[in-house]
Amino acid sequence: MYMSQLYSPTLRETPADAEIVSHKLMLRAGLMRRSAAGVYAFLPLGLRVIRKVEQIIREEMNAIGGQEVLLPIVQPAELWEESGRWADYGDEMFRLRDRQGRQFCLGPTHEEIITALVRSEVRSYRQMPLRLYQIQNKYRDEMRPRFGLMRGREFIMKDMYSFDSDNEGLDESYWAAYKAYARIFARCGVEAHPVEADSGAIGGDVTHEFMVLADSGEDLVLFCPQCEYAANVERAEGVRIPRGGDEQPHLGELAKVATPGARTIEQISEFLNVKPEDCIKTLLYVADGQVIAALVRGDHNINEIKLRKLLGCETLELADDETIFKATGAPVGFAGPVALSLPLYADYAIEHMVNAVVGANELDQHMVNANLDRDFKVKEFADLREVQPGDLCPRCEGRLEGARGIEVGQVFKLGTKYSEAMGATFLDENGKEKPVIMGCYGIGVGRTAAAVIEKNHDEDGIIWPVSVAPYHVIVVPVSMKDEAQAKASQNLYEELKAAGVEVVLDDRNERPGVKFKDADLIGFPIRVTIGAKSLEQGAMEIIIRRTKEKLVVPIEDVASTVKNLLKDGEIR
RNA sequence: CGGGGCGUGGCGCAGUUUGGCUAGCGCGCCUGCCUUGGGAGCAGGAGGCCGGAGGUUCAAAUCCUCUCGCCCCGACCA
Repeated sequence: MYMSQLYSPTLRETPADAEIVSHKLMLRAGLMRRSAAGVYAFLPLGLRVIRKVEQIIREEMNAIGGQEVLLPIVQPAELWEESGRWADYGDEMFRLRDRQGRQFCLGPTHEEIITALVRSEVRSYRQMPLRLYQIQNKYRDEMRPRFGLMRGREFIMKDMYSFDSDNEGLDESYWAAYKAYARIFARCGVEAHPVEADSGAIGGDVTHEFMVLADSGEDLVLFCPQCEYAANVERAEGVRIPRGGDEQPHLGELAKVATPGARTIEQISEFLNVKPEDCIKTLLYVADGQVIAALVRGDHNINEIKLRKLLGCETLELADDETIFKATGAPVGFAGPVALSLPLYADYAIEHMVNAVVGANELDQHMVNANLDRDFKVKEFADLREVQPGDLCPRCEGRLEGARGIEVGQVFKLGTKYSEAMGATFLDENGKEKPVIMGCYGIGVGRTAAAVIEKNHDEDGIIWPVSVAPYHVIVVPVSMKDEAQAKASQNLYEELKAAGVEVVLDDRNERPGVKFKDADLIGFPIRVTIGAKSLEQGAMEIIIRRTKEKLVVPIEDVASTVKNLLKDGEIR
């Protein structure tokens, strides 16, 4: 490809609406352009990167017996009504009507479609395992699209769905996908760490997310430096510490104290000169219409996912001011468990608290020396808090550390949620009808490309790993007007192309600085510079983008040297 | 959806508080000369219904009302 013809409009300045480095660089390097909030057009270089990521995924999916299909983006509402998700998905689903008024959505994911596809054809255990995957655009009307490809409303995703006749089969499918994911991300040039995760709205029990650690990541990951444990904060387990032995703590006398205007734990602990961990946070929730109270230690945050699971409720939201006033007799900020006639659910950490500070259910009043059982009774203890860095590891003696992560993939064991709801059944060896056991395995293609940039760039631009680079090599003559240079670079270009190297010739009549800056910005792994000085000595310069290392190589050896550098899919 | 901010040539911005405009600046773009090892220089030039609609005024980028779009923070999620 000739640079003079390549449509890759680079920008000297960063567009003001880009925040994180991958987004900035994708715009500046001319890989893509914004079309609407969370919707992007890919330009030639960006598309080449996307295609390369897809191809790596494709190869690894095929290697574990995956068969590629292409599924509809426009999906009929009826299928979603069968699974119950037409109602559940809410505003996040792009919905539309055809001219007859029939309802459709733009597929945010494809469980319904694939289950419908399989249920009419798969009738026997003999037809399984079956692993189907697709790579295509999906749509979610995110409340807040951001960070370029990290969180778009239109995004490219690979999803594989597995169908098995028993749990052992599902297990095999799951771990096959898990291992394939490790290979995929490694080939793309990023380290992705599998962490235990919450399964969210998709359903299912066992699930791992693959996280690329980066400060720009939207997820918080907790991991143990001493063992293998790693989990998303949504999932990370709090440790229940057994209550101490015989030692009888001194229980102070329950007393009301005035705390004018102190509504937050911070204000209260400051006002009363106690530590936040000596306070109890009393949070009122409305769960399926029922008001309940959840107690966590003052320095802890509640994890609503855990609370929701404990209650087994459909809807869960923080109570509004009016509800709180009705239930406690006080405005927000003064709720406490003492004499509160609501079901109380408490985090394990509450079990250990002695002489705690709590709200008095009265304006500008708190209580000190509140004690479990004596002053209030808890309906149920559970792991309800959001785990924090520094907390104990649930698997060993270690202390957890925190890091931010970009979720590039997730694997789920779905079980029979969709097959039961939608009637995807088969006959087993004994002629007994059973629901198919499913798994699903997603990778965000654009997000992976963005993560690659987050982890592979410097102040000059992108540093593509060879495996996903839009082109491998750019040949840059210092001056196109110098005939010797023009000819030598054209020759090298032809030679590399004939050898199967993906190469661009920067034939523009630009000053060298401009060409070098563009080459660095776009991030070609290798640049060959052809200038008058080295040509006279019968040599060219090979520059490694990542290291800035410069090799001066005799002209006749340049092509073979480049090929050698590229051999292993990564430059060493 | 709550909070904050921004819409002025392709990109980055000034001008808005205190109406006076023939709307500026840098980069990019076009033509010519010159130059060619890290975003050169000189000369000339093109390009803007100041997001949109109403209103106030002799006069609106600037003031008022409504609206659309975009970004950031938060709740949600891949």
